[in-house]
Amino acid sequence: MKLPVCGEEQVIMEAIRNNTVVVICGETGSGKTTQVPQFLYEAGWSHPDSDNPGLIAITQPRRVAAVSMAKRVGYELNLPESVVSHQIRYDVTTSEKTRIKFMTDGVLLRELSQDLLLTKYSVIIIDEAHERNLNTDILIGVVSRVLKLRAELSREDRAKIKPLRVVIMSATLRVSDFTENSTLFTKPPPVISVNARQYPVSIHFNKRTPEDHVAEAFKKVSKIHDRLPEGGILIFLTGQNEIQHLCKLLREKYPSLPPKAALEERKRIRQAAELELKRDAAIPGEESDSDDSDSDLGFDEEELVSTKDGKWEYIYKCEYGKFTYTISYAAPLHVLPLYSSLPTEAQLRVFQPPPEGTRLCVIATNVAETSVTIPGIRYVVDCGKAKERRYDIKTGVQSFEVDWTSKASAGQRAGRAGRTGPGHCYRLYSSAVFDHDFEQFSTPEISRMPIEGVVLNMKSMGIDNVVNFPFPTPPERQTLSKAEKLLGYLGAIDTDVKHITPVGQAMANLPVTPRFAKMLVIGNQQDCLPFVIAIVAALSTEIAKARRRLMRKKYFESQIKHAGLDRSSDILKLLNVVGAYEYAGATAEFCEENFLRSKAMEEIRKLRWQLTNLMAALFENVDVWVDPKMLPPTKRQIKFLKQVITAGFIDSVAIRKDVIENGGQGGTRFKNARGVAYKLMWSEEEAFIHPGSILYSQEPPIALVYNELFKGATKTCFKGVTAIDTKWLPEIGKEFCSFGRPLDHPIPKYSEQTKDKKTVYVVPSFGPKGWPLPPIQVEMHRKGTRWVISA
DNA sequence: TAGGGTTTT
Repeated sequence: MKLPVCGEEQVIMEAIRNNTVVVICGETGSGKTTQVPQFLYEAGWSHPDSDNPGLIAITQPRRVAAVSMAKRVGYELNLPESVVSHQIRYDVTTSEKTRIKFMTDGVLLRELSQDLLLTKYSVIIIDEAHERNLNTDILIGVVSRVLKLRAELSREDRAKIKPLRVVIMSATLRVSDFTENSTLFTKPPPVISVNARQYPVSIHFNKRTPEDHVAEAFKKVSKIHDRLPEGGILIFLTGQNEIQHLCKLLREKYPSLPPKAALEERKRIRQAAELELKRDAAIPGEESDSDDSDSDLGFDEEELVSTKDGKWEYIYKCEYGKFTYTISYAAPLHVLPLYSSLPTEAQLRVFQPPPEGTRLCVIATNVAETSVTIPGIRYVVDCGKAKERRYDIKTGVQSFEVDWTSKASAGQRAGRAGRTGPGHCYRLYSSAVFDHDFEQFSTPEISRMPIEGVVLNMKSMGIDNVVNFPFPTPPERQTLSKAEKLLGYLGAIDTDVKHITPVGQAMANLPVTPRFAKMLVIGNQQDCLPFVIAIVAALSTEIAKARRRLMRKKYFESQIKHAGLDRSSDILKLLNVVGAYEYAGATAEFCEENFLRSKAMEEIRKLRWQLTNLMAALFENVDVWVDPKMLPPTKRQIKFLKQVITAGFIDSVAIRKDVIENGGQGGTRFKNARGVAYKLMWSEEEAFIHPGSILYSQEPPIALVYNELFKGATKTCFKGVTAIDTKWLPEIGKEFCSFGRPLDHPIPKYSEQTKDKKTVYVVPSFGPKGWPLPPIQVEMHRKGTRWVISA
């Protein structure tokens, strides 16, 4: 079957020739991702002798897609991967011969900071723009500017610089944010719609919206399985727990394998029927072309027509004809969970055909909506909800909340039933809920997430006035100013003119969030950089594994083991985990025993290499290498590491409530952190050390920094806690500190020779709430008629 | 002793 997009080749190519920007809309299955690059290639784009000799770039939001699409296109064009290449964070196949390059959008963004004109490329195709990921959005904004620049330069000297073309591809028609945004594209680009190779999917709404969508899904799946013909079932739920629960229910009701006796009976029935048909077919006396293989006998096609009361009716076609038979057994269901934190092997099982005589039933989160396409799905059961990470910009408090998805999302989910044939989608909510409570589209990522990384990146590209940047959807002003403030605290930008500093420029070269980049930049002291790199690599990766209830005790033991030398930081615990993993030979067994995701540990490993090489390349005085047998840090190094961590999280300090209420000194004695409240810098709420923290079972520290702040069902908890010494704050967190008048006691000391210097004690106060800290000693000097604290 | 969707440089 010809791909729908092929019918539009002329229209598409003409549009690209005549416009600098073209938008192509086509749902999954239209073939746009694989075909449009080929159209361009075959029309001579990227050919060294053509007028557009630059590479054809196609960006993808996900690594797997970049790799697999490159393979696919290479295969279709019959070209090696040195010509149709891919580049993702840790894997490049480009060469001098490369003509088509698939890459993640993050890679292209990185390249932009090296070469703002993208001189290597003649066309940039941005795929999956409808997902509205942060990187994709930024890329569209930057590229719209590059277009103008390239056009201007090319007008000056066409021989030297060719104009750039941009193709934005979207699976939905929500493109007005791109097309009707005059700051983005002055002239609205043409939109070409391509039909999808999609079979019809009938949508069935529930009459009523149930309270418990898992129970409802169980009922619906049972009905489908008991009564409807063959075809895989895909169920969308919101999270791991729900998925595991429904898996259990369904596996209990429909054991995974058909009884052996039933399988044998089916075989017997089919063989007997085939023999009979063969005999009938042979009667006319025609030479039956006696083909050599008996294996061709039947197994041609079999369709499950209906199942009722445990009786399965099949239509079976073989080369001699077709016949119908029924057989009765408890219908088996091949139930598989699917979510991203599942190990790769478990994820791959959904691509295997289910065991003979069973029906595939995949219970999935949102991964199955975009990242993973499961073959053979005919029925979709959609609970209509999704778990979403929320982020409170003002307070920095994160939470996970289950809410209705969008209409666009529900459409994507339904579409999963129509990939191999006509399908059905059962929505476990009423059409009234769909009409009234569902947003048209999901919120773009840029409106939901902190953007300090994006802002720093822009500043490093020379885009100083971020407010004027042509975002497809601009971030909230507050989000932007929060990002700029944080960059200021980290010393990455000048706090007055908001211009990038040399430190900021160095940070922008590091592919981690600005906090972590700051830690790397200041971490090159006392031979600590390898530790800081390992810490940053671990913090950048989701490391822990979901654990079952039964395993709690063992999990806790493994945590304590990993705390190693120092029990006052969850982050130093991570360092120990990384060290122990490498020491044990980086094996999957080690991960299994220690409740770690081996995928994540491998990622950390690669990231350590990348960061180590980058640090060595970026800084002249840095001499680091990856040492698998990294020795544990010394006591002095541990103290330094904690100070580095403090610097990275300087806006995330919390101090015990009882200590603040007691004027910064003393406070109550506690056995452990249970119920011990902390005050936060940016919120009136109180927060607590999470029971999963290594610090929970100890006397809670007076002050701490945290990696994340999470709002749970009952309390707001810190995640990734490091106990700190309040004495460090005036030094590391200067911008948050102010000092009171010098104390009379202890008595100030004046310098001997000149009387314009003195050493005094002052009470520092920290943060936006002016928390009192214990007195510290500072040096003051005379400036005119006033005494000021020396830097 | 609370609990966690999905990406990426």
